[in-house]
Amino acid sequence: MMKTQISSSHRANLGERAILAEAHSRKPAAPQPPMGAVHPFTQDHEIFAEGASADYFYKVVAGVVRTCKFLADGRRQIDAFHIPGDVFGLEAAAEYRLSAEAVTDCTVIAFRKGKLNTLAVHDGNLSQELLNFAMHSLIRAQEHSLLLGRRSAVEKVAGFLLDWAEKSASHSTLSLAMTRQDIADYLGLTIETVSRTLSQLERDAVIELPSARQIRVRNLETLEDLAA
Amino acid sequence: MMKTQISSSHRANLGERAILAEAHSRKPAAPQPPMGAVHPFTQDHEIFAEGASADYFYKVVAGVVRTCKFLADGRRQIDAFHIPGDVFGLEAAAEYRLSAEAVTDCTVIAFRKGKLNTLAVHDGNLSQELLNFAMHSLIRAQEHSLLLGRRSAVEKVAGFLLDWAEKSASHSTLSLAMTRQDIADYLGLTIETVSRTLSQLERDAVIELPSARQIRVRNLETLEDLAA
DNA sequence: CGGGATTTTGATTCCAATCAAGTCCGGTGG
DNA sequence: CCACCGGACTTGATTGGAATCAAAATCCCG
Repeated sequence: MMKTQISSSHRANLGERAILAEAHSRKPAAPQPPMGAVHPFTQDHEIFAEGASADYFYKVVAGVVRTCKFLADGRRQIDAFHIPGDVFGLEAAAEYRLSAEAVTDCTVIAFRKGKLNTLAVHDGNLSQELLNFAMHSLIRAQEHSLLLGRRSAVEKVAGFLLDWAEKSASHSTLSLAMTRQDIADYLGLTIETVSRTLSQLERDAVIELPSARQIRVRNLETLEDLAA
Repeated sequence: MMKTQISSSHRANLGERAILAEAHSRKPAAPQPPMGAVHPFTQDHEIFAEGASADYFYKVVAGVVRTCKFLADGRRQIDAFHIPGDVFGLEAAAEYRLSAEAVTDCTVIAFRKGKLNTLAVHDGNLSQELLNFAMHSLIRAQEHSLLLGRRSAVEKVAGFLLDWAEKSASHSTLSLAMTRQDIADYLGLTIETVSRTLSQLERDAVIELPSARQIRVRNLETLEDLAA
């Protein structure tokens, strides 16, 4: 079902380091000790597995990561797509409750969790930062629930496109990092329904599909109406 | 669609007070300043509305609360049911993104959010506690997504029953606080489908329905299998 | 009891899943 | 360069499960 391409994980521990906030805010190098190491992952490579010991959490530097769960019967449920700046794998428990995989070739920073709990008590800012990440993950998860709860396929797909458009550099032309199967597993639909829905949206002149992974939004207003 | 029964809100501000953790942990009265006031709400009464200024967050003392969103076309999506001990309404933004309503008559403690941010920086334990609440909400939201993503009605209903059984005093006999409509809006199904599915489960001797709101789990293992 | 809301049950329709071919595209080797 | 291969995607035909429409039964509360 999922090509797993275990190509030599390239775990080039570059010795390169960064503090938690460094990757995307413009702060000058802070006085905190270095806490993270940069790791590259190739497409479809597993970053961590559900049930593994959750020793690290991660921040995306480049590329796209998916967190997901595999059901007994082989179905896969994608919880979220993470883009640069996003934090994932921050768990309350000792073990990951989801797997994480590279949707594209990507680079992430790994942060050791071990001393976080005790550390955070003494460092208000760090604690604050963690709370922020947790809150944003929460908002994301709630919005995902909302999307899944929507009953029709068009509403789900339109909602997904709008979400993704917001995250894209150009809001009108978006290039999808993920396959139709990824989208289907994220929306709780089948690959055929996703494809059909996109085709229908194109026929209705709401979007344009120059190639499978390139989508141009042609009528944003209609798309928003369809997302209900 | 929703009987709103605005019966005299009884906002008896008792002057009674408690710190954040007090309601359910057995700590001795802590030295922190009093931060919350107890508020009772009657069934179906609104606790806060989506879009309102998020000045407080809440902890359930007694009863059940639902947080939900109303869609343009009148559909309602329930995000979560909150039982005693649960925290809700803790938002990153200045405004609530969901409404909160009393499923049953209930009592909640309101905590002023205003100074939390600054306060938390100086109080590691408080900060830690908030992080924990956020993480638990996150887990809950992710599991809800999983439930919604599961495709069949039986899987959703079985999953819901198992969740609720865990929260109930007796794991085998659960009394539902919410209506079929609430369950349907939580699972992204219609009220008829929820009812039919429960009836079918009873016919299959998986559960027993002494009354509409009373459910006895007769075959836990089968129920778990059905939840896939 | 009585009456309204809630829940269940029944008949039918419709949307998305499934089953089944195709098409398109990027990469590889002849 | 082109033929071919395999994976990703699209499209078509059919089925199946949940929504919808409609009505009966039950519960609860005064």
